[in-house]
Amino acid sequence: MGRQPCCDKLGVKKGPWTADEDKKLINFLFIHGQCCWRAVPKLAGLRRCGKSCRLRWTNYLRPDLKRGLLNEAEEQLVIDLHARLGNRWSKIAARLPGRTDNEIKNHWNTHIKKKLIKMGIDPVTHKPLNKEAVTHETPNHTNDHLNFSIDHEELKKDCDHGTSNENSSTPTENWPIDESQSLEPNNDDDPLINYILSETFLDDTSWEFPAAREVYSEFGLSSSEENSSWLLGYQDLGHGDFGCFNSMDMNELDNLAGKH
DNA sequence: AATCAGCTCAACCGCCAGAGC
DNA sequence: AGCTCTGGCGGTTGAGCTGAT
Repeated sequence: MGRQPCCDKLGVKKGPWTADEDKKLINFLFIHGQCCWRAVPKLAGLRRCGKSCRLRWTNYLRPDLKRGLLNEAEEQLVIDLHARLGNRWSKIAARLPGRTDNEIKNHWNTHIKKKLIKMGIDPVTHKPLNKEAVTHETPNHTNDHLNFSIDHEELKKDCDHGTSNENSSTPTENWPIDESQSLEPNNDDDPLINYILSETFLDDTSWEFPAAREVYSEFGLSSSEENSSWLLGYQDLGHGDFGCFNSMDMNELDNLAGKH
């Protein structure tokens, strides 16, 4: 017996989301919180696959999302994390508040990958592509704007500890696939990296905006929603004035949306 | 102004793991 | 134990945008 498709393919809309669809989804999630995604499109009156709704929410509509390009610090962190975790974008994204796995994946593929290659660094292994490329293109790593702070050989050693296999043909084979190991704070000199890589970072709510926790918990959402990016997200829909959300009922929300 | 090439990123697809029955 | 369902993940695609010619 074959597996059922995640949704009825007939009558399911694809492609870019409209402002109206976004509004419906937001309204629904505000009222009911995140529940069974499969049921969301039906209940919210959307002709979309539940999966598509989840994706739209997590990658675009979620209030705690940052917008815009990754800054240098974030970019550096992504590189460091990628060296440890490989293409596990969701794990990497978990360490960058307000960023999605999709966003990081895209940024990696469009920006970082090219930068690394240009620098003579293999974006997969994080090792020099070849000695000549490095010496010709990046005679001094510290000169490039990314300002690598991590010795990749050191990183590899960190990640290899306990599982070393010197006969491995490719560097990645031994690389940190056991994240419980690799993500624990280690002997890195950089305390910031250590902190961000630690589990406690994710539990630390100090970067959140506590003002609206009660409001959002009421809707079953995470407490980090009160963020200017949320307004940006709504500005995308034409809802620039969203600061009054605390006291706004859904009719008012509809009115605001109607201005779009 | 028109065309083309390259780039960006939202969205889709297929697969997998875990939970529940 | 085995099956189904659901959520989540990573890879890929393609429409739209931008800059170069």
